[in-house]
Amino acid sequence: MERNLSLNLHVLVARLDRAADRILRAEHNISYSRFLALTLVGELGVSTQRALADGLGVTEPSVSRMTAVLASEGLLDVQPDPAGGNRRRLTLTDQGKQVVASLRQEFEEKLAALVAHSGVPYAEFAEHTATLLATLDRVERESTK
Amino acid sequence: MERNLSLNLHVLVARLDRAADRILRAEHNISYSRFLALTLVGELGVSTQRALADGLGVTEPSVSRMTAVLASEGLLDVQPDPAGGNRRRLTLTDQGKQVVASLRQEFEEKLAALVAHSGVPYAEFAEHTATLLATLDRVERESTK
DNA sequence: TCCTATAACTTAGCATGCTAACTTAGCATT
DNA sequence: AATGCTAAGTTAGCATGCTAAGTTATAGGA
Repeated sequence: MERNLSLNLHVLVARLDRAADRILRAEHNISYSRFLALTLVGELGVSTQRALADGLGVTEPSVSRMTAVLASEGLLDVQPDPAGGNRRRLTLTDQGKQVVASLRQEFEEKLAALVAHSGVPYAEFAEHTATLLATLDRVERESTK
Repeated sequence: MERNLSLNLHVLVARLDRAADRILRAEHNISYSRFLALTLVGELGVSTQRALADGLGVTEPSVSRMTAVLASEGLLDVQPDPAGGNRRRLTLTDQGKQVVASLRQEFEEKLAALVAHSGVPYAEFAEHTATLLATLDRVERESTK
């Protein structure tokens, strides 16, 4: 059997994540997971832990711990949602905003460079990836309801 | 900022991995990581821990622990390489072979069904993924040497 | 022959996934 | 107003990633 799509996708992302992690740890003293969480809150307007879990593709308990850590490091502000309900309202602190702003496009550009170097058409691959994610999302949502 | 390729790829794989893990745990009582390790040894002929780490996109310490666990569960045979050197020769036990054989194409087929359902052309996406992985591999190898 | 270099592997300890089970806050029905 | 439903969040404990540092086995040169 040859290496198949599921294995290749898994390994590609594992290696990209590790590369990103090393750069972030060395240059900015933050992990890639934490950086992604801050980016979703700061750039994509995610404002509850439940939404952050969905956006990151992880479970609520993972996010619960992550937000606690980010808050204790002074990067994220976690407050009861003033609109009520058992929710937290997530916002970046000034320090958190600085981190996100300084790294804003760094990884996307590095990845774009890799893609260009490989000869794979960026726009098409990005669209395929987004489509697959949306489809998976829909399928999972339908099977739960 | 919109969701970008690096985030979408990361999240797509996180969700695929979790889905795979749940199926395997429920139906076969094994984690996806362990299953991938067994598959590489059994189907792709990987025979040392170092090669397994490369094949999985993880580090040697991760594999060292994984092989110990798989050996203790009776799925993998880990022996000093008779050809010498500080190496282990990895082979599947009969039980390990059974696991791999029974699951051989299950995930690839489920993923193929998802891809078909999404309308993304499978062959092209698979080729792009393989190309990106090969390119990343080359780039990393060059920067180390 | 002995010394050193190198590659493979291991150990220790931390970070961050997960599941299962529990708690909390508001809402809706009566 | 009391009851119970639902969604969001938390806690406990385990699995598996990582880095840093140490160990082991062979090979190659002095």
